[in-house]
Amino acid sequence: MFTLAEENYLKAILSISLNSDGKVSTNAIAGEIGTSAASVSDMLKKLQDKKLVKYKKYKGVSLTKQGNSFATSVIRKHRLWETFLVNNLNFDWGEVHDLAEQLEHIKSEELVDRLDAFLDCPKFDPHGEPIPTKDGKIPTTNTIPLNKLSEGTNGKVMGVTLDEKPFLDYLTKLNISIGTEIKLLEKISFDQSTSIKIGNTKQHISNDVARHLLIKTN
Amino acid sequence: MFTLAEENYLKAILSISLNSDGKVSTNAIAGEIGTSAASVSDMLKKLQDKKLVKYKKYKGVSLTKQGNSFATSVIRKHRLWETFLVNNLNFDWGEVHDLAEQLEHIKSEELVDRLDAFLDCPKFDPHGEPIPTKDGKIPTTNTIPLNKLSEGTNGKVMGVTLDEKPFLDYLTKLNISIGTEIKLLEKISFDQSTSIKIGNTKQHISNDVARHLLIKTN
DNA sequence: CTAAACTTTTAGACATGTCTAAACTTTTTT
DNA sequence: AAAAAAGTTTAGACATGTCTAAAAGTTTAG
Repeated sequence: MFTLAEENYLKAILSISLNSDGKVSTNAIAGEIGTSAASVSDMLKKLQDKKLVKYKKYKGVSLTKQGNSFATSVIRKHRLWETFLVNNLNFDWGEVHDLAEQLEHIKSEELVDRLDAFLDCPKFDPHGEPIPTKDGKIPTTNTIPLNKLSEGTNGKVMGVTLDEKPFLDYLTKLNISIGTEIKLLEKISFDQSTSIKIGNTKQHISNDVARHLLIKTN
Repeated sequence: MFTLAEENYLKAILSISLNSDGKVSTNAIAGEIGTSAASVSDMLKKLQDKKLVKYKKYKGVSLTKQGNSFATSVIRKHRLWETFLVNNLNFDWGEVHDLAEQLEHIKSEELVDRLDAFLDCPKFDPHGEPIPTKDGKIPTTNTIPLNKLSEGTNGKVMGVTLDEKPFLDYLTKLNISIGTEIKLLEKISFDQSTSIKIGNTKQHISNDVARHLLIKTN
């Protein structure tokens, strides 16, 4: 059984390695968790001793099979709880992250399985992010981040890849949610910002927003 | 905000003081929590500093208004989660205690309120124990422990006052659950055991079982 | 290819909550 | 009202996970 801190480290390492490749750096983990690089170094040694990560001093870290499997299960729990909070307790999609961060650490295989069944085995959470199955498989989608689309393309928002309230509130303000139809009108090369059409209104959004919107082209 | 350990101490002190009166002893708390008397002493000093308990060395402890209010809210959360687990996730009433012990520490007023609404503001949990309201009021019942009934009395099981799997499994084996009609046939003065009628079968149970069964007489 | 900049690790400290052993109070027994 | 037993507290230690400051390793720029 793992401590809360260990679970958070494993989850952070998995999150980072999904959005990059190769070894994960100490600093990246410190940034993700909001702690110092020194603390990360200490913890990596402990995780190494427990065979959860492969770690070479100064060379970064990667998850072992066991570490990956556990981290995936934490993400599964997180996304199932978010689904419950939005679908059943009527929370807004921007309000559930912090709660799910707590709930994901509840220790019980049985609970997760029953929650999954109660929710009808959802494949995606309220942010459109895939929910790993019990055996660790992650549903795939043929979606592309909005910033990689070419001008003139039409598509539908299938998910977001950032679960932070300010971002989600901003999307709500722009009238963007899962399922929204979008057309990419123009890309500005200077700052990679883009003009898009949502319904009948034109909006201009930064690259930071665009890259976190997953689009399925029509 | 309180730490997990503090929350458990406050809850333990409330539990003990509900089943006895006067000050709560260090040893009683140690027994309830499963720790040493020394650890309890240490913690009582900290809770005293935070104005959550009134504590005089060697003289036992009692909750302040603030401490009582918080401990009650933990019990509220515990019982609401047990209700959810049994009603919605189809857990058996003997399986939910340990899970609720974890879930009761999730920090969010909003979550509890929404869970309460989702469950239709239940007054009693799956064990028939009263669920404190948001403002700390505890629903009352006119029930009596089975061991206090006189011979020949008929009644209905309204609740149990012990939330432990072996006990609950035993009740299930005896065909006793919330709502079961019971008649007290005979009390043996030697060991305070009792003969009871459940449906058409006669059973003999110990005082330890009888005192944890709350009965509403017909 | 060396110096500066950046990243990472070590060293030493601290807070929390736990423990055991020993000392101290209180209660019970005789 | 001692003496014995029971209950409680203190002292000192330890594990976990965190921090800052300083040292050491790695990268990058000129």
